[in-house]
Amino acid sequence: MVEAKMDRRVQKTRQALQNALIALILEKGYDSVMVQDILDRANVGRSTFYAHYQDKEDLLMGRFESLQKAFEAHFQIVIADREENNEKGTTVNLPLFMLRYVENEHQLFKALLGKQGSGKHAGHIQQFLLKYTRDIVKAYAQAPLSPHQFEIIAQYMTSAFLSLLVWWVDRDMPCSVEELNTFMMRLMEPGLKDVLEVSALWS
Amino acid sequence: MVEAKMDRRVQKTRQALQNALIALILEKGYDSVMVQDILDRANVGRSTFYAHYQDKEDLLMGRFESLQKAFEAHFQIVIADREENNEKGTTVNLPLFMLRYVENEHQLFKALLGKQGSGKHAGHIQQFLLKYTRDIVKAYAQAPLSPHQFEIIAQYMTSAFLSLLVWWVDRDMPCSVEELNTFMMRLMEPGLKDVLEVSALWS
DNA sequence: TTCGTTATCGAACATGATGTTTCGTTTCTT
DNA sequence: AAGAAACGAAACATCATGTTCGATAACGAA
Repeated sequence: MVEAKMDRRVQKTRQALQNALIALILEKGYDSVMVQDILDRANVGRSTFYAHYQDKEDLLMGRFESLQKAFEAHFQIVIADREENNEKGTTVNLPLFMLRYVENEHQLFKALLGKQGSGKHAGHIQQFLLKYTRDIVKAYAQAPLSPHQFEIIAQYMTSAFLSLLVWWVDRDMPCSVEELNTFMMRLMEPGLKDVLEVSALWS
Repeated sequence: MVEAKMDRRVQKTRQALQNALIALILEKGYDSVMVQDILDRANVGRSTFYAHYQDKEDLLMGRFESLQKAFEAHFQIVIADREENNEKGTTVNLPLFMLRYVENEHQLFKALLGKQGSGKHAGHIQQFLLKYTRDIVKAYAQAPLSPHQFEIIAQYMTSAFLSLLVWWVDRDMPCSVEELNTFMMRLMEPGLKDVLEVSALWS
């Protein structure tokens, strides 16, 4: 831990600021949230804010970056699992895992990705996911794919999944994780199996 | 025509402003384009700009709104065609039509939807498309669908299509319209046919 | 071509949000 | 209890936005 010793105050301040920002985003939308709003809501002074963060974006992203680690770790498990049990399918259902994960932090993800979000952050997250989706396609594909086809598949998987996830979170999860996952798989699996020439995807 | 009599100057000014904005978006990204940049590029005075448009967004959207008409007209044709030749498939391939359309105006769409775009506009366009996708699902579906399933399908179709379109435009169309359309259909058609219980979608 | 009309320019101005600085005060740590 | 670190509040500089206004130039109709 780099930040082992930390004044109780800074953690309290950071927490208050992050919570205030997320709440305000959900209320009035990212673009409408002024720094002053965050300060008032969190009862934090102006100079204190800028002592901790560069700007609004820095504040929001700091919250998100800690979550990236968890995703990365799980991605690695899936990839390794696939490479060992080649073509036999995997024991880990990645989309389902991600849906559950998002459900736990739905407020944050709604603020980041939902209608009230900034669009810039949504794009950032999509790029983040895309990077790992490419690895998955690479690990799974049995068919020879042209560079274009490869990229199209990765783009398609990422954004189709992400858009349904956003729809789901933005409406405060109107159906169960399993229901969403099952239907999503019904939509996407046949085409992917055909194109990748695999028999199982996330059994 | 409402705008029959128009001073030559206004049309020239508007054209210059729109072109300047699109060029600048592609160069430095929507958020980085200041009003002053547009003014300098288009050789237009500050007061003149605000005499024509409320702000940057107004300028960009004005350019887009004229295109909406064309889409709407074509959507109606597809829907009507489907309702007449029920289940026999249609003579009009809507995705292909849209891809061709975008190809013609690729600069505008790249500025609106691409990496350099604003995200806000991309969301706006997605909502616009979603509205019509719902009608298509409604017209095509043979299977009984729960409200959630219906919405999921519409969301999925819209964003999967749109994201591939954005990928394609943002990279200056690295493959032909037909190639993209064919591969996209290979990915999406099987799942959609299954869920909607139809035998043909856009044959 | 002329004349009234209308668009444009440019400069000045008001506004509002951002980010910085300073200093006195509070609250941690030891 | 004492030194160190964080905090709040207010003042300040900066920058982009959007408005106002009078002078100039281009337009359309007669």
